Amino acid sequence: MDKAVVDRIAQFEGQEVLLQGWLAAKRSSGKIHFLQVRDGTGTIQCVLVKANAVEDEFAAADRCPQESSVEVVGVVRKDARSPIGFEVDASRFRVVSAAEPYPISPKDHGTAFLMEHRHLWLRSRRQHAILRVRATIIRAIRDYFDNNGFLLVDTPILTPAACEGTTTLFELDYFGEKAYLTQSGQLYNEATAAAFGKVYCFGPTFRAEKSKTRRHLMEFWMVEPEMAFADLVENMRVAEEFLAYVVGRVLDERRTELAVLERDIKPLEGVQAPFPRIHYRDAVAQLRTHGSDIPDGDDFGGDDETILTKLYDRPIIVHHYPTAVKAFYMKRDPDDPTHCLSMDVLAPEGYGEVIGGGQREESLEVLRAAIAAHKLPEEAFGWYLDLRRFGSVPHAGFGLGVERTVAWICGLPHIRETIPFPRMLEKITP
RNA sequence: UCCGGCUUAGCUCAGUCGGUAGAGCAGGCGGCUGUUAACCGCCGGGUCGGGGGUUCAAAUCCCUCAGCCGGAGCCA
Repeated sequence: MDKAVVDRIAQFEGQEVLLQGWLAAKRSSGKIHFLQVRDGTGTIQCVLVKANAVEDEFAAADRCPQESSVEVVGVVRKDARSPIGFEVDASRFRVVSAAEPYPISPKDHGTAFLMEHRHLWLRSRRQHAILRVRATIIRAIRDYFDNNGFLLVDTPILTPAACEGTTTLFELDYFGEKAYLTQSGQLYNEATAAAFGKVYCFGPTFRAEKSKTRRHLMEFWMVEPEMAFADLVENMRVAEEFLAYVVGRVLDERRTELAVLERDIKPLEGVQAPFPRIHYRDAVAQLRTHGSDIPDGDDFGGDDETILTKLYDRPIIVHHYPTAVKAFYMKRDPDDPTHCLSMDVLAPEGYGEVIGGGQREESLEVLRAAIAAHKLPEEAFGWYLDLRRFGSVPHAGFGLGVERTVAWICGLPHIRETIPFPRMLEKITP
């Protein structure tokens, strides 16, 4: 007898199969049990009729608590009444392990309760949909770079110093020396780009910011491409092509999941390159005509991003941010050093910044001055400055936050559901 | 870190003017051969977040601490 899986149930039509999973829910009419069995790939209704069942097994099914692990033997049958088009006419039923009373019922629960039971919450339909979309986004990210001449060259997670010195780091003891969890692969990417031309790194990053918002995690995944012989314009071109590709892949492969999430896909279908490109100064001017009181030379607040993105039907690229609000390695605009060759991609519908990047400073002298101006210790950047001594070239890159991208594409109100076990401000359990 | 709000049964919540605790769901028992958050009947279930205060009397008013939720700043 074959083992069947729910997401490929059609190929088992008419066959007797073994189904292994968990009892997600059940209903009964006395002599007929309707058992909703979730096997990880999906949920299917197994119909156990008393007249056709082993007596003990029918009684066991009646008593079986929610989320018990079970095995069902039965014949796969097409059924128009089923949401997935198929049911199993069960003949055998076995409880592998009976569950204790399950805390997550089919009814309403509050956020705090669900977060405390995140390890169980992951079993629910909505979480399945989100994490499947996440998996597709990650696969699409890898496919885009792998298929466009980028080499995956991963950067370290344990680092000796701040990449940017602008945000708080998680500090740890490295055999008696201070080390930090990485906040970006950026600086190492510049080294690998000088070795391989076009590279990307992809992994978790850590920021010990005391940020408590719907858009922040302490631990999040970031993909960061870096390109030698590339300028700001090329960087923007790659960013928009890349992002449009990722959204397109989700639309191609995850319609069912987006429907579960009740995501309006119209705005996603509009995510086509090119994206509107707006100089920072023009963005500020637009904001002011729409009620923002943003001062000159300031970075955007969350409200500003929302106001700005709602003026467009697709993601927008804001470029040439003020030099003062960006990291030391950003190349200054040769025509206006108060602004730099940076760019952010802001997602529509109020989701805001999902990509940040820019062209890097390639001049040794300018970079050393920038390190000094940011009051960073030059000795910590010795190897990084070497990159400007041995064949420096114009180069550019960006970073995309995976969880923000998942939240946007899924249409979620909060980033906490976009990763299996979110690390939030002062919350690390489960 | 700052500003709001919340905390009552396993869960989601109600609880009037301060007078000693309620519903739905979940759980248990019984019924039902097509249920889709099934339905019907019965039952068990409470340190009202902790501590302190006011009062004859506090879930209710006051103080304080904690936890959580939302927002700001910072950022992807």
